[in-house]
Amino acid sequence: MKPTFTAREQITDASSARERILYTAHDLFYQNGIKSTGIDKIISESRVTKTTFYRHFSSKDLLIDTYLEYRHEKWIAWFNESLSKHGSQLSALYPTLSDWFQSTNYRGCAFINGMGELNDNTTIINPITTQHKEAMLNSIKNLLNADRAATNIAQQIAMAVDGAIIKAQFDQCHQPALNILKQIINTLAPAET
Amino acid sequence: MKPTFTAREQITDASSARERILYTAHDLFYQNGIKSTGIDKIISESRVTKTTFYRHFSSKDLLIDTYLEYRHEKWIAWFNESLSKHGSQLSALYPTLSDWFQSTNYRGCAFINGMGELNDNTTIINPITTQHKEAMLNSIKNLLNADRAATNIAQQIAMAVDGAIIKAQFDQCHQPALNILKQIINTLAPAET
DNA sequence: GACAAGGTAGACAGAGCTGTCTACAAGAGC
DNA sequence: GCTCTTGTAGACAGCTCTGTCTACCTTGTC
Repeated sequence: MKPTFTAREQITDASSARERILYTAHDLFYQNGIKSTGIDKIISESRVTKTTFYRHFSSKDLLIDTYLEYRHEKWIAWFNESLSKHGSQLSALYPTLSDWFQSTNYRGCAFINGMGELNDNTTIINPITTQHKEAMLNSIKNLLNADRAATNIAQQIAMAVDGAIIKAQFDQCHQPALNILKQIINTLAPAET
Repeated sequence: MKPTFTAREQITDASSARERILYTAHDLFYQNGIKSTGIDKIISESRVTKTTFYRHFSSKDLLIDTYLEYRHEKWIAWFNESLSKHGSQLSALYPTLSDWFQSTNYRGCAFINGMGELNDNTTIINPITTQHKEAMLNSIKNLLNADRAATNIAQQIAMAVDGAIIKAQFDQCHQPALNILKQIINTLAPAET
């Protein structure tokens, strides 16, 4: 299952203006950065007028927040679904992350990237990043046998996964990051793999 | 040793205009993001005129590149010095990272953040990030006993360190990231700690 | 049939951005 | 003594950005 992380693929003739705006913003924000993406570009690429845009999103900050919430839900849903499809064992992490790292225009974690460029209090970037990483940790925890150490091991694995997300991003190549991650997890949780 | 990651502390009356510009840009770029920091703010805060600024840096992109190179050299020099002061063993990582994570206005890795917001070919962000992470890996490798597995283990530890850098950033707290990192490293390299 | 919701079309304001320009001054090195 | 470097001071051009405004249209619902 190749993940479709380009939201614009979902746009059809029946899509509302609000959907076209949000999906277009998602792709542009993720791909080029939030600060680098102007409202005018989103407006023209989503084929709405300025009036329509501001009717749905009263400010760019509101659009950013909506984008982050949408991205969070979409990503976690895909992550859980993919882990489940691959057997809901720890080993399901590798094909899942491999698919993501190889997806078109992969550019790392939207929330890590967002935290890097936004350092003001105008958006929800910090709370939603915490929420996102907690959800990811929880998904990983569910792959482990529930014993007293599971939370601890899951935290370690989640931290290593974040390292791998970053490495796949600057390597622009999925294989080294995945290989090193496998070695880490094989050592941290040898019984589970 | 508290690291002084605010470059402006170095500015004295004897500092040249170029130094004042670079150190001011360093602090503002790291703290508020590169895109969010305008030339005018750097100019006014470094107490030079626009003419002087453009005499030294013919464009903002050139200043960004200079900032990234300066940051890379400064950070790696500090990292190696701190590891050495703490005994050049793997355990030297913890006090070193602890100092960094607790430093004033800690906001993660300047290169990870930069990659998140810059996705164009106008700067050296991608090559210098690779270079930076290779240098960090090399410093970590030097802490290990040189046997055939050292490179491999060092890669795993470096990936976990990147995860910890990110976690300390969004937790806005150094302790959980450090504790989990310790657990990972204790498992990956039990003989060395 | 009235009305609300959602849409088109585009001018405009006001701010911020990068980068250029002219004119002048002080000190160091050849 | 002349020239080069480094600096001050600030106006200005030209662009992009977010957000507002007026005027008009279509469609579904009560």
